[in-house]
Amino acid sequence: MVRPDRKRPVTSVDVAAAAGVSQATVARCFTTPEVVAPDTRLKIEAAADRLGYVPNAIARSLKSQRTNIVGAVVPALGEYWQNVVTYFSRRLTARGRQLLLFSFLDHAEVNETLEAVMQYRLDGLILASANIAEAQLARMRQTGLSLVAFNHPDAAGIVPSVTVDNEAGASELARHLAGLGCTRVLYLGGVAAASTDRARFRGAARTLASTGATCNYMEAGAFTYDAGYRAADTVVNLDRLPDAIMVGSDEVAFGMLDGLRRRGLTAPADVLVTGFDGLPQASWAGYDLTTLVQPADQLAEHAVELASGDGSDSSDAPPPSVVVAGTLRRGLTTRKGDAGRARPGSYSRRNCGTEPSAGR
Amino acid sequence: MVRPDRKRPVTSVDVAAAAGVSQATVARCFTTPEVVAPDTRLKIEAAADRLGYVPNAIARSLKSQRTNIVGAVVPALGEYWQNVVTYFSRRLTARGRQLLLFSFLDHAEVNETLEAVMQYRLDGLILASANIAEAQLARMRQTGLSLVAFNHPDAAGIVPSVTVDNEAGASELARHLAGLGCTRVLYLGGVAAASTDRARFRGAARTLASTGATCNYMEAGAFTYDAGYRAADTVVNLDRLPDAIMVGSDEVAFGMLDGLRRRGLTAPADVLVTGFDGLPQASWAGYDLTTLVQPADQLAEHAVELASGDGSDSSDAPPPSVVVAGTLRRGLTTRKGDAGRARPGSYSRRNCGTEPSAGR
DNA sequence: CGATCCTATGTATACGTATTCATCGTTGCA
DNA sequence: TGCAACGATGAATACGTATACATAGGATCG
Repeated sequence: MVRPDRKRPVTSVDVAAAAGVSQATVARCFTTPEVVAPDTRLKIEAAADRLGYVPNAIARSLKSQRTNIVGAVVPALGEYWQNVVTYFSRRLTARGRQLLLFSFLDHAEVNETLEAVMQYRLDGLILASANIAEAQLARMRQTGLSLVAFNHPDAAGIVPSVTVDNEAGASELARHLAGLGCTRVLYLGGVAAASTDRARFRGAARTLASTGATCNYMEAGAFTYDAGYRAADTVVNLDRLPDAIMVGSDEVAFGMLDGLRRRGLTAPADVLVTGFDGLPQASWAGYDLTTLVQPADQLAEHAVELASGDGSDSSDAPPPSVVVAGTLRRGLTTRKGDAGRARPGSYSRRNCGTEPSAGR
Repeated sequence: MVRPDRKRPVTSVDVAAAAGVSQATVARCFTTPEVVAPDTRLKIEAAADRLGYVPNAIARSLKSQRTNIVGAVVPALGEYWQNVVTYFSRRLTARGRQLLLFSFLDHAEVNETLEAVMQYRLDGLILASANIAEAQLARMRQTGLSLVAFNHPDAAGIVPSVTVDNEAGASELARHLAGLGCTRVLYLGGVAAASTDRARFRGAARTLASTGATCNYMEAGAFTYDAGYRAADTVVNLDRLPDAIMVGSDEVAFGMLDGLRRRGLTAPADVLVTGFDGLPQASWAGYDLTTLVQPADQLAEHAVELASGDGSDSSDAPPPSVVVAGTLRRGLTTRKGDAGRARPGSYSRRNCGTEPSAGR
């Protein structure tokens, strides 16, 4: 390798000098190769290779006003979000974009850090479950940034939005339960204030009501395993156990299943249990949960497409609002037939001879 | 708000004009506020506020040759890595840095995408479990980039490295098992070629040998739940069951536990089981796994510190190699006392009256 | 009271690239 | 052969900021 002085990084000017052409031609060679003559192109590529030239994306961004970077603001905790982030990353690199990630614990951090993020002139920004002040939203859009709200139905209409069809999904789960003869259902939400939670409950309650079943609401307090685990105690102490518990998220459902088990109850023998999200762990044999699988790859793809700002930015059109349908996963936790197989008094799992579906 | 023409973003020049000062003073006001007179500062801040000025980090980076961005290259799959990413993110924003994330499925993608990432002139780059060609490593360091290998012991000595003490951790688990009277132990690794896997087996084998116990090696084939689940079949078909199974990672261990359970075996009654990593799910009541908890926050903090390149870059010193000790988590899966409580033939989980430790 | 130092600010330039405009040689066609 | 059109390249400039240097006051001290 040639020693590029080790201090001064090699620039397009250096390459130009080495190849005996002008800097402009070198630049063209890396952005629009088709307009430069084949032999000059070879000379330039050879020189660039020899010097170890790497184009400077910072300078390019400054000139072209496009960074090719898309940001994502995502809750730090929760299996669901950790899962989604990797989809974002993969989709973006497939499009030649980079992902600038910011995960937050507390909503208060968001507005603060958003200021710092804005300095980087991102092409797009995906806001996942983040409550941003509307004033700030407006300011951000003025900069030409492509905002996308991800699984945050509240924002639909204000900002382009991508979300799973929560209401229809919950409705499908409810229909599934109704078909199994459930008439008394308990809906265990995570946080009642969350718009996704409300939409899911709405879908469940509406559908169950149409079948004559009841659907009470209960709040776990958080979208976490522990919240579900604790909620199980409350459920067990009810006057009468419901036929089924619809849990608002898989992670909470896992806690519920384990909490019930600790009290000697098991699904589906004593009560049916469903989740929502379709986490990889739902397919694990230890839970084998009936749930609504979010098509995470499709959701991410749509979000990334909107955030990449490739589309015509005719700012008069109403913000597009993509809603994708999920798919039902039938797991052991609602398999009525198996309830008989388990011997009463022995809530053993060894009897469930089901293979886990390949955990992705 | 003033209408900034909606097309031309407002720059420091605009603010300077509005405040009646020069552009240089505006710049100083945002980088070294202490050198500008208090009253001029107020004037500038007022003008900036009024115009909605946001400093342009791209231009700043071009001039100052520092982007304040740190990259991370991380495997896309696996609960462990998804967990680690959020720690990176949080630590970096705490230091005023941004995280550019790239998650890969296949090692082949890495070298390809790394070229694109290099164009962004990152301040540092954290390589997690990524096999990079040494030639490329050398080229990258020449650019002044602060490289850090994360949990990739192979790289220690070549590149600054941060890793948990795999050997000592496995040794501690082994001591724990030996103390419980185990003499025939099976070590179930993920991928034998992985350096972390080898280090863990080494620690386990060494310590067990010193107590007179045997320690055979077996390979699951991948660091996944399914691999562990399938390996359980092989284990069950052994001539004689080992006293304990040391699994090389928590995720594989979860699969093993569920796989054993399907065959009517349970931990700790029939065989003891340990994991490695300390995932949040290890604390879930459904598994309650004995494992070695990696101090993810400390590891991330060290990696971030090295990657931020704050330290003196006297390139002659040997690359620092940080090794952090993990801590043992004693779970139900090695609680010998409970083995008696479970009625033989009924591998029920309802009897484990343990509270899950708060899942963080 | 003049020389000196310090503080606050203005002027000018560089960071590395993309792109517009001009230039020059070549080809095609009449 | 002459002129237009074209293809390839060079020269020049702008993107928005940080900073070295210069400068103008004011304070300090002898």
